[in-house]
Amino acid sequence: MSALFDPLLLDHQICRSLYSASSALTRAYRPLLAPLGLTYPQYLVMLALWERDQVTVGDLCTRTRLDPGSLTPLLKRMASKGLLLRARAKEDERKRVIALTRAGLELKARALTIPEQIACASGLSLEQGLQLRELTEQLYSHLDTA
Amino acid sequence: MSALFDPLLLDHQICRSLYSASSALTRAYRPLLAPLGLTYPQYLVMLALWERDQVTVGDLCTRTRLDPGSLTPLLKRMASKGLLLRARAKEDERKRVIALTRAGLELKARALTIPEQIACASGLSLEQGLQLRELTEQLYSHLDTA
DNA sequence: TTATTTTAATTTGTGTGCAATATATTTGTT
DNA sequence: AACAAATATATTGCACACAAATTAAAATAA
Repeated sequence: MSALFDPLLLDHQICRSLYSASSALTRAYRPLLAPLGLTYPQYLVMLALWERDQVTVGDLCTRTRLDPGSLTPLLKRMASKGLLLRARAKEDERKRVIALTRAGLELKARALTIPEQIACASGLSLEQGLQLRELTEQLYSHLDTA
Repeated sequence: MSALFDPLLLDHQICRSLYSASSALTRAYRPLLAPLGLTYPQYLVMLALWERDQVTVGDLCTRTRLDPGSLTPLLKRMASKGLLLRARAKEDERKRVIALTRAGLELKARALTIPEQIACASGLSLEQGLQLRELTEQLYSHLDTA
């Protein structure tokens, strides 16, 4: 079989490109998030909570696209750092209500410059960034609904 | 600040799109790889070895883009499954030479149809796939060299 | 009301990811 | 040759990813 069309050739795999790019981007966030005491998935949770808090674990799963099994211990760690509170919902004791503390809220100010720093470090033009977002959104939604 | 330009808005984050798309793609591989007894990173290693084996751990790191700290235990698991051997290099005792076993070699035949199945499940056109690969390659190489 | 099913979150176990540290071997220096 | 730097892996510790099993509460059915 010609190497040009070998379906198993590593250099042809979108998966490796996507996987390594995603890992590299997470790695790029690390030094920016470390001063805030956040990991990258924790940053996603904070982004969600800065938009809207007093929400359930399930809502955070949906909006961050993180796994419930990962989210529970992650939220516990963030609560122990004093960033948020995990209370039971009064109207439905199965649910938890996640609420930011003052410290969690105030952390937002220190995160404001991160997106621009990442955009710069990415080396992508604005147009390329939008294109990449559209393609990955399409891929995600197609795989997620199937 | 207008929500349209809020840099911290989740829906504007390329990182979340990339992260969730990459996770979803890995998840899509899982049911295809499970019958072969492989995880996704292990599959990347097998792709590399099917192309060229009798190589060092460092070579596998480079080609799969996986971390050396992840690769060592991963290779041990694959060796214990009988897919490969981890011998010391005679000319340089620091290095290990990773070689496929017959079973590892023969597994390739059962993996041949995976790329097409993934391509189909992705919902991306050929052109979109190429575009996505180019963008993620650019992102990876830019972040990796910096 | 009691029993069944569904839902929300948690727990468990295995496999990573990765920074930091350690170990052993080789190469380069004095 | 003895010693210092560099190299190739391996180890450690913590954080995640995720399928599967579990728990507890709420909704629904009998």
